[in-house]
Amino acid sequence: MSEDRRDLYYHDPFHDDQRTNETLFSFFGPNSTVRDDSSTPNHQRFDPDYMGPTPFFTGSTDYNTFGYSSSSSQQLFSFQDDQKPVMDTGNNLLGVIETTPVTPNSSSIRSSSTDDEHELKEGKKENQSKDIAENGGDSSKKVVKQNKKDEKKKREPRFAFMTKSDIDHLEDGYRWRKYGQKAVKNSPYPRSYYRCTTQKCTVKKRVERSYQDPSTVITTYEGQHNHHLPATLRGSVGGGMLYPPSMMAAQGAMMTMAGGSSFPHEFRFYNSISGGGDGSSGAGGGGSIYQQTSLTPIQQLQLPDYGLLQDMVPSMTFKQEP
DNA sequence: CGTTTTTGACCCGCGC
DNA sequence: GCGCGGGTCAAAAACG
Repeated sequence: MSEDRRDLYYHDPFHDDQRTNETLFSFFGPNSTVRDDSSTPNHQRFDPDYMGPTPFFTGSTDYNTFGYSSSSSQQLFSFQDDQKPVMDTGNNLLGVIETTPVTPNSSSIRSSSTDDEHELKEGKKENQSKDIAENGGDSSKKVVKQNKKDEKKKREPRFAFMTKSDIDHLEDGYRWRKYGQKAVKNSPYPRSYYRCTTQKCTVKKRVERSYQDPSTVITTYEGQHNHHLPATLRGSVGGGMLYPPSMMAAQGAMMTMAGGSSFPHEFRFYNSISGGGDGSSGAGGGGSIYQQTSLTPIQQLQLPDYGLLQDMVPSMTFKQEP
């Protein structure tokens, strides 16, 4: 409805309506850059060298924009500095990846490195509670605040991506439990909050539909899983599923931004096409059917580190900025 | 019956 | 200080 602030940081790269499953990433981190190899047929690739031609998000100041295109699909990538990218409050990298074969269209990868001066809002409660508990409550609100600030700075890494899909909840191999839902300002669509159901895992994710393009779902992950994919996931998690390389790319970037630490995640994204229309948070062992995206599948993988990722997705070349 | 979802209440930071 | 928006909690309901 209100168009007032529609393009603050949300110049959607999708609005040339490609009715496909696109995925737009957004995460923050150092200068993780993904690079293209140019000898790839179907895999998604990122090529910073491709930049110039497609100034997609030129509106925002902090974008390092670079375009990308491949024979059958394109993606958009972006690292953002301390501005809010999509709906995320963090500083993220943003990218779009089509998850179905589409006509070569104009697409680009934009990127901008980030810093996290601007903290995110979430987790405050938990942090605060902890702080209070640790500090004995009222005794030192200032201290608490200070700690909070500190903690804020340590905000969990996040990344978001957008997917053109009718399905809200993308299956990623992990089990999530919904713990909240809120209406989003300026958007008729609510935002859902999920938490990884694995014990001791603090990863969260938010899912919402773009108000600009209802066909686009925005998913934001926060934190890093400290465990492997639940083996109980229907759909044979360990069975060698295939992943959209684009997701791998996101992971790669995440790893990079996470300070080079290894990322034990295995990222698998599927479109859940359960009868209900959502497959719903994958919990409970429901009987959803998953359909992997149409991205060129790659072998099952773990993403322990940067290098391996490259191995896994040879079609992508990752370049790490100094 | 255990787990997940729903949903109103609550908390917190921020801008005015 | 107040209101708003965003994020989380937690009890109840729903689900398998």
